Parts: sequence; C-alpha cells; structure tokens
Amino acid sequence: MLDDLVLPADGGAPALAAVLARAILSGQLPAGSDFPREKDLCDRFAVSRNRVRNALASLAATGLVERTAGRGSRVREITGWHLLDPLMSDWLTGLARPDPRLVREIYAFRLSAEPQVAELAALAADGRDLARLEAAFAGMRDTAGTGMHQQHAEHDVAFHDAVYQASHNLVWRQMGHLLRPSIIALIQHSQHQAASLEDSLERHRRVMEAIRLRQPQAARRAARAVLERTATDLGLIPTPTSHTEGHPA
Amino acid sequence: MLDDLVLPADGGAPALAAVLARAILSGQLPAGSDFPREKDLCDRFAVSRNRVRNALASLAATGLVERTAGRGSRVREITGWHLLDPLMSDWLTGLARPDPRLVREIYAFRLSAEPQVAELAALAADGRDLARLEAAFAGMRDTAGTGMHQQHAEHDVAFHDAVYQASHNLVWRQMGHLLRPSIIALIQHSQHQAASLEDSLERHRRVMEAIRLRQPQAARRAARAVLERTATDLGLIPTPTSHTEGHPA
DNA sequence: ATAGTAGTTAATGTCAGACATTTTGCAAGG
DNA sequence: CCTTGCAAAATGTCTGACATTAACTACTAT
Repeated sequence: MLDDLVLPADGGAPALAAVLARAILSGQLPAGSDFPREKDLCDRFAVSRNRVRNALASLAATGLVERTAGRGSRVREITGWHLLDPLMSDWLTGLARPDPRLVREIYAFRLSAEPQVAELAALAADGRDLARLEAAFAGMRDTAGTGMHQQHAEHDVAFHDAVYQASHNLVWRQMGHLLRPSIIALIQHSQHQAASLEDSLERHRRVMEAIRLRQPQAARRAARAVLERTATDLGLIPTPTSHTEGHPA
Repeated sequence: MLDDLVLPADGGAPALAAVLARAILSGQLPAGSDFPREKDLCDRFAVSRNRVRNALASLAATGLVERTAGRGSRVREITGWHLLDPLMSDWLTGLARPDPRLVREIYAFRLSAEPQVAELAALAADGRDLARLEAAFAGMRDTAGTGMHQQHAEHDVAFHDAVYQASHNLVWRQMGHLLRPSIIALIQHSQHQAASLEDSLERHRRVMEAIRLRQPQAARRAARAVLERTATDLGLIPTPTSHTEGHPA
C-alpha cells in the first residue's frame, strides 16, 4: 500500500507525517479505507512507535484520517480535510500530482475571494504593505522569461500573500497559506508562454497600482482579471465575466 | 500564572489542551511570554508528562505557542494564531470573555466574506441545502423570544453554516467553523431586544428566500443586511452601507 | 579587557516497554 | 434469534531513561 514511499534522510517526525499525508493527498488511498496500523508503520519505516504516533496525530489534526481506540485509523472524505491548515499547505506544495479536485476547489475559492481581499487591501494598505507588493512585483518582473520558474513562482506567491496581508484582517491573512500550493500547481501544469507571462505581469501591476492609489473597486476588478488569466493558464474554463448581472425582482 | 484553572472531571488530553488554550485566548498570558515548562504543568494538573506533551502539541499546532528544544515554550503573537482551525473554534466557543480583538476581526471577516458566500450559495444550492436552511430558520423562529437563548444561537449557527455549505466549495465550507464562536459571542454581549430579534429573523428569511429563488445579487445584499443587524447588536459601529461607491478613475 | 571556547545546566525530543481502555468479532447459552 | 460474555486487536496512557538542543558560565588566549 505504501511500498514505494521513502522516508527522507532527515527522517524527523514531521518528515514522516509529510510522507504519509502525501500518500493520501495524491489520491492513492480511497476515502473510508483503513490506514495502516501503528505497528505496521513502525516496521515499514523502521521508526519508533512514538514518531509514528506523532505523525498520525498530525494527520488526524488536519482531518486527513480519523482515529478511534480499538478500531484503527481510517482515511476521511475530502470534505473533512482542513485545507486551511498551514501543515496542509506544506504537504500540498511540491506534490507532483495533487488531487485535481483540490486544484479546482482552491482556484474557485480564490476567484470568489481575492477580489474582495484586494478591495480591502486598497482600503487598508500601509507603507510596508506597498513595499512588499513592489518587492514581489519587481521579483516577478526580473525573473520573467529567464527560465527561473521556481523563483518566479515564489515571487508570485509573495505578491498575492502581500495582498492578503494588506487586508489587515487576521482571518484573511491566514488564507495566504493556500497560495503556495495553488501557484505551484500552476507552474507544474502550464508552460507559461512568453506572451502569457507578459500579460500576467501587466495584470498584477494593475492590482498593485489600484491598491497604491486606494481605489477599491479598481483593485477588485484587477484581482479578478489576474485570476481569469490564471484560469486560462491552468486550463480551466474561464468564467464569462458576468459583471452586469441583472438585479432580480 | 495558571493558579485558578481547573481541569474538568473528564481530564482527557483534549480537555487539558482546552484549559491551557483558553488561558491564552482570554488574554491572560501576554504574547512573547514564557509558557510554563512541561514539568510544572505535570505537577500543577497532576497528569503525566505524556498528556501534557499531547496538549502542548495541540497548542503548537494551532499556533498558540511556539516550542523549541532546550529553550521552552513561548506564547505567540495573535497574528500567528490559526483562527480557522476547528480546535480553535471549540476553544473559543464558551469562552466567557474572548479577546475583543478576535471578536472584531472575525466579525470584519464575516462582513466582507458572507455576502460573497451567499451569492455562491444562490448559484449552487440544492434540495438538501435548502432543507437545512429551512430547518435552521424554523428553529430560529420557534425559539425567538422564548428565553431559549442557547437553542436559538445553535439554530443561528446552523443557518449560517448551511449557507457556507450551500456554496459547495471545499474551502468556504471549512470556514463555517468560525461561526460558532462569533455567534456565541453575540449572545454573551447583547441582550437581544424583542424588536431586534424580530428584525434579525426577517433578514435571515430574506437570505433564505434569495437562495431558494437563485437570486445571487439579492442573496448578497440580504447577507450584508443580516451582518449589519449583527453589528448593531454587538455594539460595533455599523458601516454606512456604502453600496453606491463611485468607480475611481 | 575582550573575544572565543569548552563545559554545565535545563529544557524539549525520542526511545522502549508495560499496562489501560475501547472496539470488534466470536461463541456459547438462554 | 437474541443476548451475554469472553478474547483478540487496536489505540491511548503511564513510566523511566536517554538524546538533543539552547542558553549560561567560567576560563583562556590574544
């Protein structure tokens, strides 16, 4: 079941948790199925029961598995996973083939949330927020089209995270964690054409400018435009920009 | 430091974590201060080091404390707390006097997020979602003005949670956890006038109707109206309904 | 006198083994 | 057929020892 998994040289408790979590996140283990017993995991990875228990505790804390005394551990439904837990973001990041449902769901969330966040950012951003935005944008610009995909993605993450930070709300700020796996997935699945990159950069610039000039509505529209660009790069169907939706009776 | 805390009769590991967490969440321990050592906690609560370590692991997982080998545990800044962790919601619920910053921040988040969620719900709700909404609304109606504040609050939570569920998005659904502490706080701090209750009920009904009739914009406005009602009940400054915000140049 | 370094102390992290508790399945008996 | 009781298997807990890390201290060399 977990035969082809390898524990990194480090081998610490978090490393073991990451290995086990990715086995679930990549969809290898169906929901509702039994997770291996503690003893088997001890043998399989040659670690103490203590480490195994700590790793399993993390998996339970993030809702990936459900543990009950005397019964064992079971893989939980995807609806029970705590996608907003920072641990989950770490595990999802660098996952070769994440469950496609997760990519879609996270993107759909960002599409509905980030315009609002950008609007708040335009109302609340201070000097340091703008400095972060500018630094991230400069990084994106300088790494565009140079083959430094990894660095470009990191600056991309930093840019969007700066927007969440600029909202100056404790809850929105937590959600910056979702960005890394979402943006990394974008790199893996799309080969950023040069023209696409140029266009994406320009859309990011407009978000930054709207926030700097304290124009909430412009920031909202610009953030939406960035995400529509992302949708096409991800191969998702771009929504038809239904801005002028009629007010119902 | 933790002298007046009592461990419930149950005394399980989660109970200990809850006691310690609430000591932090209520603001008794300043950010950056040293958290008691494991040994001291063992003596103070007369439990094994194992339980203490499990409890502390939960506190670390939710970002309440930061642990480092050889150094000890420190209380983290409020900005590091994982407010979206279900454990956090449990701990916040039933807390007599939560940190007022948290109440404000969570309310501000809901004000900016729930209209969007309601809009999504109006687009995606199915039969079961509507059934949940109706059941929760009926519960609210039947417990209004009867002195059954606790039950009314539970139905209130169920109503808003049903809206998040109806969005049919994995990420938004997670955030239903924020509702319970937010709504419980509302009960503690306001003595729901009869007129206020009637008004609140009517505003909830409009949200439900808009979702049922698949009117996204109406749902958005109705959700906002509910939260503005909540703001006045909480004693927060109601925002001046800036709907017709001019589009900046 | 100061910078660097080795040793000491104190805290968390890990290991190993035994025992407690809960769940499940089976099997005998009503 | 249902119930009761027992046994097996899994997770939960306790205990004591040791490992590892970080901060402090005293000492030494420049």
